[in-house]
Amino acid sequence: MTKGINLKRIKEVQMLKYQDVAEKIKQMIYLQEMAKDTQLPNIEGLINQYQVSRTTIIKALNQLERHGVIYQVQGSGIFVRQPKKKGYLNFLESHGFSVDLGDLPGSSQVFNVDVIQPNSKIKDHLRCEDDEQVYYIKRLRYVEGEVYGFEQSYYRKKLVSYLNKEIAENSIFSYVQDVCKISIGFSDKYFKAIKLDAETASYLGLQIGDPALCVEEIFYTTAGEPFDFSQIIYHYDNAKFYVQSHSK
Amino acid sequence: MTKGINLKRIKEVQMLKYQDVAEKIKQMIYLQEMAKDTQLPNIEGLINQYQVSRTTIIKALNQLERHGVIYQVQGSGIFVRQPKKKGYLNFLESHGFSVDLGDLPGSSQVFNVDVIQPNSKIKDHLRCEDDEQVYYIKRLRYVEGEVYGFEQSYYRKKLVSYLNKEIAENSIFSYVQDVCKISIGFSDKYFKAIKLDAETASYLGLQIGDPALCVEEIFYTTAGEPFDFSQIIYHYDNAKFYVQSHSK
DNA sequence: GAGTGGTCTAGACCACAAC
DNA sequence: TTGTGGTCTAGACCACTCC
Repeated sequence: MTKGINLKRIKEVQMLKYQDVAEKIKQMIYLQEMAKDTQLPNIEGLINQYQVSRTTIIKALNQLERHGVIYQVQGSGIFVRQPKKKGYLNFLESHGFSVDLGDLPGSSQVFNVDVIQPNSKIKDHLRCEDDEQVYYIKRLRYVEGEVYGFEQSYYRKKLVSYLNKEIAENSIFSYVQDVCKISIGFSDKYFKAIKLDAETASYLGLQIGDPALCVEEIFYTTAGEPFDFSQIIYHYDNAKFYVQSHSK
Repeated sequence: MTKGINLKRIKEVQMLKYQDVAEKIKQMIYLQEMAKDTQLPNIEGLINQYQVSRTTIIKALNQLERHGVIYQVQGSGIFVRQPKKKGYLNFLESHGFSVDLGDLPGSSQVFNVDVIQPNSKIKDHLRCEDDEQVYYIKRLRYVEGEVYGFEQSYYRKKLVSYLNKEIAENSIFSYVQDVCKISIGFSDKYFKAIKLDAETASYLGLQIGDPALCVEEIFYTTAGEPFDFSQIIYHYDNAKFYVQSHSK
């Protein structure tokens, strides 16, 4: 739903050729259900097909390569990389940046949406002014009906001036982009395995001392201002992630 | 040591302008210890400074942006992103792809280097032929003297024809690149939190049931052939990671 | 409006792979 | 040798920010 709005917005505002071409090539791969290692038309062919310059095609291909959709072999050709691994979440796109998480149905149980004075850790991460306030949201997140994480997030009121339970039950990020007109630039994520404490264990339906993946993330606007700090404790049995990287 | 050889090799074989420029800009930032959000010269300035075309500068800047070194704000300028977070390992560069992990001293205790017939899981991940053999390496990895992970890796003998304990005590990846002339293209990583079993717990000096981060990774050559499958169980207290991503 | 980053183009030339 | 991806250039024009 929110995704539909978002795509539309992008198309109306701007339609960069290389993004357009990248999207079309991706669709070609997925709609035709091409097997991995299937060879795509060569660059010359793609130039004719999409009527853009060589450079634009290459830019689109490089983006697809970085996103794990294809791989290019100099002197040889362009190939399909692999089908999406089921049951695993794309770690890099697990909050913002999503082109299409799409397939998995997610939901949230919201416990509170409060305006508070941040403690020093949060203040530091969000680079808050001394008297600045932040929204504090606590929620349980589900994927396909299974609990997969307990999240505590902080949004700078200065940048996200309003939030409520309903918004938090859906996608805060879509709201932040579409309504607050904040454009998301980049993020830092820190993570490690931990032992669950009593409170979090009860939220996740697990035992004290059970393992969990703890992820702290800071999201920045395109202008380089931090606007969101979140800590998510993931259920060790339900939450699995993947990352695809590329040397280029 | 191995890093020195590697850099030299790159310089002798090829010296792409945009990589060169990216490296120089990075050096400028680190050597001058620029604080985060410090503004860099504008593109026109960089063009004059490095005497390359606008496109080449932009390509270098985009690479640095993707690697988390800088961020660019349209209409405003180019800024330093952040100092490296100490004590955390770059998750994406934690095996191959490293430009400079550099600072932290690591070592390995090797238990065995054997040639074996892979089981079906390994065979599948590495896309082995029916009768193909693989090297099986089991080692404990240390960072700054602390145990940080227990690793079991499998290399296709077809691609990595020889391995021994000495190589495994240093960097297998440097050896694979420099001696076997395999160029690393991309990788898939899958990870989640787990409970330690008895064997792994004893290797890591922990208790059964303690938490751990379990990462499985497959590395591919630039030609798209898988050559290494590894499973690493990380010590939950010693191993911490970070990932920087970018929406572009 | 001036300054700054971002896209797009056409085309020359290079590097690698497969035959 | 031929085909294929990759780099690099000069320059036009667009989009955004800040004064």
